[in-house]
Amino acid sequence: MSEEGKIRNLNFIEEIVEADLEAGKNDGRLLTRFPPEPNGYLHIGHAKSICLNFGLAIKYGGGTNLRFDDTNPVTEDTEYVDSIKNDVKWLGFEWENELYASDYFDQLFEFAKVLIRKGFAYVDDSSSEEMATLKGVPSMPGTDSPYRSRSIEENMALFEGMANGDFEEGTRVLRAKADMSSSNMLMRDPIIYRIKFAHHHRTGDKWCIYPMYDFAHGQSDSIEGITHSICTLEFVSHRELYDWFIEKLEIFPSKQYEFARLNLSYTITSKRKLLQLVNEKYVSGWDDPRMPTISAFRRRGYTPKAIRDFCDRIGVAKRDNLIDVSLLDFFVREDLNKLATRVMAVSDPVKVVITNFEEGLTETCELENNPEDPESGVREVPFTREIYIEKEDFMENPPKKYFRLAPGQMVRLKGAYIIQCDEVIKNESGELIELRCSLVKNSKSGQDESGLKVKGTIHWVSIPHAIKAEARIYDRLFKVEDPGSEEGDFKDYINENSLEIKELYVEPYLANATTDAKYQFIRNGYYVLDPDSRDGKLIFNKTVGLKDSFKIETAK
RNA sequence: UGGCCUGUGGUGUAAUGGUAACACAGAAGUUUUUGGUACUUUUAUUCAGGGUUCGAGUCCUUGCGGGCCAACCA
Repeated sequence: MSEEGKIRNLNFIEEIVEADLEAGKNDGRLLTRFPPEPNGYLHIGHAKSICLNFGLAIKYGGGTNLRFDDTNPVTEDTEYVDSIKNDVKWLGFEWENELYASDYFDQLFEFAKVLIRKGFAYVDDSSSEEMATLKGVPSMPGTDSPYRSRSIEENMALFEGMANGDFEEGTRVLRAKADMSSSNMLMRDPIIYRIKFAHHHRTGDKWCIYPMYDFAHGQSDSIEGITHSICTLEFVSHRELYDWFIEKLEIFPSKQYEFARLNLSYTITSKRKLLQLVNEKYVSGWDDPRMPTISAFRRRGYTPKAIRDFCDRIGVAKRDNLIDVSLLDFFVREDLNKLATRVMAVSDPVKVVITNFEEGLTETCELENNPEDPESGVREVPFTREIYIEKEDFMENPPKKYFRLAPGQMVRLKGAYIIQCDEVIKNESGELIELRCSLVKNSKSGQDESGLKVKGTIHWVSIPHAIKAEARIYDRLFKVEDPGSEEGDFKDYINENSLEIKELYVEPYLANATTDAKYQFIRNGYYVLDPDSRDGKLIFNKTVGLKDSFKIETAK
């Protein structure tokens, strides 16, 4: 947008940032962070957060750290770290620093001891059940743990013991001594360290105690000097604790702000549930093109720009939302329309014989690679006596506004001739097996002197030149709009017809298809070569269909 | 029903006391060698009541609806 006329269209976080910058807070510094836990692949919901955090830094001249929130070794893995880095880069963002909460384990351990020394933390020997009971319910104050009044010396000794591996898992925890009567359950002496004899993907077996989220996240933010720590709405009630630790520790005051997470219709964005789909083989993996993960979108042919534009458009606010997937489709089509090479592929073929075209002859037609891109040039497509067209491009008894082929009716073969259907050949059981057509002699594209105007243009491939390929066509993974909030198991709502495999006849140009090229199969949709393709076997993923405003008056 | 967050077309987001707008989706049309693209037109909106004000989507108040919080997950 060139006109700075009305600048006021900011989301609420941008307003906060601008106000802070204007007030000279943090010496005019802006530092955000994207803090994934490496326990799964990034999905479209993360994309929103990535675009927000990195986008803010780009817009206001700050930076963004990529920080892995790896405080729970039992669920985390380097496989996820690698995929996350790859996905963030692919989306087009560069981080300031690659960091890990586990980098701060020593510092966090010291912070915990500071709290103990100040009388703000204690070791509790209660079981988790006992602690839950004492915490009580939000409507009534909780009860102090019997261990709450241990001496600083005893707490220190016990905590060191925990770190030394003197105690069994689950026998003791370190808790903050906050406010057992708070209406915010998180303030009722939250656990800050627990014992876990687990191997950590980065620190190995150095530790057998690990900090909880609330005692790692805010402190990491503070250590890094994060100015705006942006997270989703579920963390609103954590903010009080976030501020409490920073205050008690007297460290750099990062501030937390919360926005509403993205919900997409007909999809699920819960790492736990996505992991289930992977583990229980409902999909082929995290990058199965039906998944809402970044890696799946990439494999399916979505572009980073489409995803970024989508995230820009959906905005940032605080109310719960359920975004229509068709909005994502729109941005995918919008970008692909500019990029995709137009090619011809027939998926449900019917043979057409051009009776007045010489047998054995191959003629060359020139077709535009992309009418939206003048630079894209043309390519040669072979034309012969026998071609395939799409079965649905012929109707024996067409309704009024059917512009395709029908007995006695003419169509343009894209980039080639106008043909007329002379004869319909069927087998004994009455099935259509062949159409015999004649071409209009001087009607070839580019040198058309026929003077004829036909309403319809259809795609085709020369049978002797056609390459057989596989098309993988995807439908939404779930049958209901909001599978996450439906009764019962979300897996009951899985669409069992979300993958359809079709045979395809494609023009010879596609023999050299590559996985990063985008194609439009004319009049059908956008496709991309799948990495499963092998020499001699082309596999195409359907990214998204073309908009189709044609509807047969099925009433007939 | 303890606390916190939140209610604007079908969906999402804007309007920062002064004409409720933008995008998608829907409908209709023009152009077109993709029934694509582009372009044009069009349908449809402030949760409810009360109050403040010349004027309220916006401020106050009372309801009502939705969401979150009682993991040794993040």
